[in-house]
Amino acid sequence: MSLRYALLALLSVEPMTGYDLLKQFEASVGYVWHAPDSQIYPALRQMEKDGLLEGEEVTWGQRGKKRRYRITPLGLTAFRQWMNTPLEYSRERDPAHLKAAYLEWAEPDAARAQMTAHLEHYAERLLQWQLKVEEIENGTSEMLVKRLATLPPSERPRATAFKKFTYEGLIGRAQQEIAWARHGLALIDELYPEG
Amino acid sequence: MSLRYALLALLSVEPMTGYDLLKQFEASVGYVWHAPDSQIYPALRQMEKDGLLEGEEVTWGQRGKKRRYRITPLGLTAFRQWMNTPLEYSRERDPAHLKAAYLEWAEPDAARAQMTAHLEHYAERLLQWQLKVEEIENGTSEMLVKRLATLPPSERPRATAFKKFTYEGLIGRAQQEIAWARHGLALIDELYPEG
DNA sequence: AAGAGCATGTAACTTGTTACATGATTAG
DNA sequence: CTAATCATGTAACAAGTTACATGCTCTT
Repeated sequence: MSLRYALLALLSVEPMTGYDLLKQFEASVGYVWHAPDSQIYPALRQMEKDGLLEGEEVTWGQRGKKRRYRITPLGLTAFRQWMNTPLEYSRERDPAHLKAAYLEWAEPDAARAQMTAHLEHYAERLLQWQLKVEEIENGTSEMLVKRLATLPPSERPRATAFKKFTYEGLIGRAQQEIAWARHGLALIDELYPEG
Repeated sequence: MSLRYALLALLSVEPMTGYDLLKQFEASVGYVWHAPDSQIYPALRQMEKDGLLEGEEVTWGQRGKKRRYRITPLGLTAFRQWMNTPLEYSRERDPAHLKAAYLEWAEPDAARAQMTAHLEHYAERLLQWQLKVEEIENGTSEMLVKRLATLPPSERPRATAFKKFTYEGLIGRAQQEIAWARHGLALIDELYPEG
């Protein structure tokens, strides 16, 4: 159910259409919580039914139209309530580590490829997340600038600090995963001296 | 679909019943990949239908019976093939970091509670995973001992090394998450000097 | 006029969660 | 005999994925 809260978070800044939200997911929130269009559009309609959002038809060009959603007071309350409730942590479900545990079943080259894929995956994420931190520091993050504008000056440092804190955590994770994959590659070389 | 492969991995060591597998999930694999009974039993039947497993009715006491599953050559092939194919990484979907990004919406105490929950969650995992590494080092891990017995002596160090490597990766992750949560707590104290 | 981008969905399917349900065996 | 454990499921639901499907607008 986090999708709903990700949407509420974005809509707490300003009203948006499904497409706007989709773009936000691709460009920013998606680095923390990914969602495809086929999930976003139905979620918005359901949230409107539940009274968390208010949709408004907007004409667009000659014949086109789009639906712009605005967060309702009920939606704001729901979001605040979620924010004030500690998360329930679900159990581990990690395919990369599951595979790692049985890596002796793989061909040495396949084992290397697996570790390389892990490394590259997190190296990409690392770059993206580092970019996000830079944007936050430089004030070039569009969503953050808009969000700050909705806040009294005294509260702005907090919003900025928590965003940065979030991405720093992800950066730390990426670095840890990269180090682990490197360790894995070294281990494979050690265990298969020839191949 | 990782569940199937987790089950194949366990059944590659020895035939087991659904209940045995459930216990294994609770006691060991579950620290990497969790699955409840309601998912395991249907998966086993489906895998038998697909020819990956062979079920055998075993009498148990006077009237009781149970079904013991054995991996088939097809199942072994499928498992090896999965092991030789690099994983596809799915996008991020991390509720803890999603919440962290909007932590200014929470009451200071709720924000602290959130970070504390994160810290405690990973502290628990850390202990479990450290225990697993100790078991591996001491040779007191039942499943690993059985697995090693199925391997020629020359291949045993690999199986051991990869198991240890896996848990070490998880330990590193837990330590990273704990450090992040501590950083978060310090940040909250800094941002809310009174509360 | 064409192509990139804006806009919104449906359908079928897979995976995972939660709750409900039942009954036998074995150790104390 | 009673409780813990062994044993196996079903049903309803929630969440997420993939593929399909359509049509308008705006810039060049």
